[in-house]
Amino acid sequence: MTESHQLSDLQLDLLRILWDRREATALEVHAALVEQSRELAPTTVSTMLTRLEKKGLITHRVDGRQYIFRPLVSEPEVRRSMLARLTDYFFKGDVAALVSHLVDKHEVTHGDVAELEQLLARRAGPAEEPDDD
Amino acid sequence: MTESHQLSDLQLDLLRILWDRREATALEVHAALVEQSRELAPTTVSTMLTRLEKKGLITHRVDGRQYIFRPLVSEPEVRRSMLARLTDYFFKGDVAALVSHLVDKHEVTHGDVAELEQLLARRAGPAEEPDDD
DNA sequence: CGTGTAGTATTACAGATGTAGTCATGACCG
DNA sequence: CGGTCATGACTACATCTGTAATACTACACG
Repeated sequence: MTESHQLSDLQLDLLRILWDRREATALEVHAALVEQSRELAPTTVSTMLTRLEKKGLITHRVDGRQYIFRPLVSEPEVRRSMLARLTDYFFKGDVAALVSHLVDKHEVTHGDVAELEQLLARRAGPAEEPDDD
Repeated sequence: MTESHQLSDLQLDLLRILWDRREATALEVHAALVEQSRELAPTTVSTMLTRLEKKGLITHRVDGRQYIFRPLVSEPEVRRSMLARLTDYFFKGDVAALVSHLVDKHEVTHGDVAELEQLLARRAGPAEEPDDD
């Protein structure tokens, strides 16, 4: 596994909706998009869902007239592989460098820093054994 | 600024080569790609460079017969915007959550953790003021 | 001065993506 | 029982990407 998962924004939006509700019909997905002020024709959503399915990222079951779509990839899985791409690419897999970048360049608040310190403290000893999602 | 910068692998590869050497001819870029065992026809590289230029990511000056390409975007800039996309997307901008994810799920070594702690210690006080690249 | 060659520009094409209209079909209402 | 509506399937089309062949142009050398 751990495929490449190079996904576009729209594809991620669709997936996210499915992740949020675990499953949904095309129309429900469309409605959710509209709520996010992402105005698309319902048919467009159907098309995208079909394509996502062809790519093996989601699947569906039939319920009467409707197709109920369900993700086949988990959010952590996608998140991870997308992040891995970037870390590999920009930081040669060096997570510390990545975080360093974030801390230096992004809006890392005091709260973030505190949180991170706690996090690291908890994690100080172990690590090394990446337990897969 | 801070455009979207949703770049493909090949595009990033090309950019990286230009970042590394600050400027290069199409053939030099091609040679560099070949070294990375990324076998592409020289014309393909030219095409991609032209397209990158059309998108405003690089430019070129003429030197005799040759075009010498030069990036118009910096690596940190691209890195940042690509990372921002992911953090926004998967962590709603919550950097701590991102790092948490990394620590939990990736191969974060003891060395990394130590490094991060130092980093955070140095950064403990200030932050809040993201100094742009 | 003409021609070969180097190197860029143009053109091509398949696949993915974003977008959406139209078609087909089954369901439900009257 | 027939028509309208809901819903997915099919088709369409522009743009981008990856890939590359071919065309064009201009300098260099003979």
